[in-house]
Amino acid sequence: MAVSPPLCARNPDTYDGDVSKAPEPAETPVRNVETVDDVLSLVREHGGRVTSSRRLLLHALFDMPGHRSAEELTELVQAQAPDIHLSTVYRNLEELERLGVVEHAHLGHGPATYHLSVGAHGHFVCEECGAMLEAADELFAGLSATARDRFGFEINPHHFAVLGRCRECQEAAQG
Amino acid sequence: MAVSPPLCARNPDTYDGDVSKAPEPAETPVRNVETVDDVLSLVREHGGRVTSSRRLLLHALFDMPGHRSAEELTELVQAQAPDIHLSTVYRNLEELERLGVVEHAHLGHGPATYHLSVGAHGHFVCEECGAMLEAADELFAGLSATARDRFGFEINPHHFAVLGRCRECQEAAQG
DNA sequence: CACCTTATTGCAAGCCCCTCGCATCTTCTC
DNA sequence: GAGAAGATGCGAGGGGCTTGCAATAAGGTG
Repeated sequence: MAVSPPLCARNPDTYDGDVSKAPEPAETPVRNVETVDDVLSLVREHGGRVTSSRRLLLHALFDMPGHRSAEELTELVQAQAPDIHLSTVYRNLEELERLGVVEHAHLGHGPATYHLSVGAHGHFVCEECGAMLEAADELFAGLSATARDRFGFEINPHHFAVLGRCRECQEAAQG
Repeated sequence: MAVSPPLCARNPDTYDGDVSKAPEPAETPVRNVETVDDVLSLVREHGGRVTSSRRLLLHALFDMPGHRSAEELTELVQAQAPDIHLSTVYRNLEELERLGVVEHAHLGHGPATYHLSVGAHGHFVCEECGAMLEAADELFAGLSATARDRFGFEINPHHFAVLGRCRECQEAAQG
């Protein structure tokens, strides 16, 4: 029976799919990067160059914070410079993520959303209606401690949302 | 500036991407469905038909439990009946999910994994090496209570894994 | 069993979300 | 202002599903 190994082949407890997709996390602890120019300096320190697409992307991230997909960010950037390509935005987001300035989060089955690392937080997302609640890190303190005590596992509550049912959808289901 | 709305357009707190991708959850509370035949009866009760692809898929799920992608399940099924198509497997998984017999989980950026609902559990997955730990529901009791108290939000800890760093990768990073 | 209705399937095409190779620019340095 | 290296546009490609459609097969019915 020529069957490919299950996703947990290497080890019964391993997921073989890509897990992170994120570039290596910040090599250097991030200093005070509070403005577009701070980030551009950081980019240069790491051998990167200051380009207009980089600058425009950073403006989009700084000036209109929120949870935005790469495509939305591309549209914002293209409003200023129509030639900037989606793939360039992806590559720049990747670079910024490597520098620890940007993070992405998965809030559901749709595209990933990107945002500045500063002020990152966890999310509760309703499986039914998509309602999203932002969750301060302290809400995960208990789970964090449990995972650490039980498994030595350090959770990152920002990367994947916690799904479930929001109050409204529960009530709707009952009524 | 003709820019598409951000992913949280409907409402500042809403994620517009597909969230669940799962069919409606079980219409009927699942009775004792402990065997392939139990499930097939359930399928018939709901107007579905008993087909060989259905039966083979269920055997794959029952006989070789674990976390398997649709593609892996297809290979298992094809070992018995080579003509069964990937799309058929997806459609059957969807149907079984609607009946509450099967669930899928996202353990990282790779394909979703499918498994019987019975004995479903949460997961901690290492962003670095993919190590996966299965987490009993009780580990989420605290987070569950917090989310309920604070937001009236009922979490489903099974659907998306909690990512983070496993003990080994933390130690490797330090040493 | 023959017949009919409706569910299911195989196949191919398509879609979404990225990712990559490559030839062509830009930046930055000297 | 030249040269080296990084960045970009463009188009193709890939993984993971999803869908339309015509062909097939289940489960009644008589």
